[in-house]
Amino acid sequence: MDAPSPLASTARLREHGLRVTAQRRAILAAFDDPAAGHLSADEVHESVATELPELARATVYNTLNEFVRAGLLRRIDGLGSARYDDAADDHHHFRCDGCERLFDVEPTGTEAVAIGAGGFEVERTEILFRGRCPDCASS
Amino acid sequence: MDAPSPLASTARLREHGLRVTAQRRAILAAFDDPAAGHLSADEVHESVATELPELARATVYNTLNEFVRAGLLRRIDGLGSARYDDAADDHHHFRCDGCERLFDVEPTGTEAVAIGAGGFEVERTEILFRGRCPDCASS
DNA sequence: CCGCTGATCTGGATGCAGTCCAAGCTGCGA
DNA sequence: TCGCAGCTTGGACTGCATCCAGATCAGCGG
Repeated sequence: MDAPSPLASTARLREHGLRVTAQRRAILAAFDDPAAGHLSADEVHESVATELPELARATVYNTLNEFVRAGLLRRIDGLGSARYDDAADDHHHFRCDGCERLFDVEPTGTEAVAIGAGGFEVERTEILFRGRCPDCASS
Repeated sequence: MDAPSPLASTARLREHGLRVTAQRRAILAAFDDPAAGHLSADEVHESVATELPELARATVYNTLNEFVRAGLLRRIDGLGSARYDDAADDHHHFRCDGCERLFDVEPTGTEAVAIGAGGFEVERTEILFRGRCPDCASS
C-alpha cells in the first residue's frame, strides 16, 4: 500500500507540472483520507484550516480548478455544490434518488462501451447510476 | 413522425400526472425543436417570452424541476448552469474539453454495464464521454 | 548562496444561478 | 358552477464561485 506523506504530495504535484507550495500540498493531502471522499470546496477549506488557518477561500477554488485541469482530481457536479474526488483510482458513481447520497461503485462491462462513429476522441468515460441505494430500497 | 402541437404537450403533461397550464405547455413546447437541445433555464425563459411575456423566472425554475421529477426532462450538470434535455429519447453525452460543447451520442455496449453487487436498485444509467470533438481533434 | 521574475496567494468585492415567500389566480374534480 | 389545492408571480434573498489588485514566494540562472 502507498503511505500518504508530504513527500508523496510533493512528488505528485511535480509529476503533473505544478509548482509546489504549502497551500497546494495541504489541499492535495485533504484527499488522502479515503473516508473523506467527495469533498466540497468549503470542506477542503475547513479540513486544511488546522494546518493553514490563513488559507484564502479563493485559493482553494483556484487550486481545485487547477488540479482538475492537471488531472489530479475529478470534479463531480449535480449535488448542490461542486465536489471533488481523487482521480487516481478510476471508479464511477451511484446517486440515490431517496437520500441524495453519492456512492462509489465499480461497475462491470465498462470496456464494451464506445461511441460508434463520428470522429470523437474519447479520453475518459464517466458513468453515473441513479436509483435507490440499499438503505432506501428497503423502506 | 410525431408532430409537435399544443395537443401533444397537453397529453404528455396529463400522462405524467401534472396539471395543465399555459405556462407548462409553453415550457414543455420549448423542447420540441430538436435543434434547440440542452436549454438552460434562462434560455427557456427567453424562448417562451414571445408567447408568455409575463412568465416569471421562478416559474421556469419550479416547472423545470417539476418536469425532471416527473421524468419528462433530464437535467444536465457540469456546464456553467444547469441545462435540460427531452427525456423521451434516451441518448448519452460527449463533452469536448476543447470547445466545451456538449454533443448527443448513442454509444454501443451500454447494456453490458452493471453494478456487480451491493443491493443498488439502478433505474437509470447516464454515460458522459470526455475528450476532443471532431472539430477540435483536427487542430 | 543570492537575486529575479513570473506564478501564486490573499481578502474583499462582485456576479449570478437558483430558491424562498406571501399574495393572488386557476385547473379541474365534485 | 363552486371551491380549494395547487400553480404563478415578482421581488427579496442565499450562497457558490469568480474577479481583482497588491503582497508574497518558488524555482531558476548566475
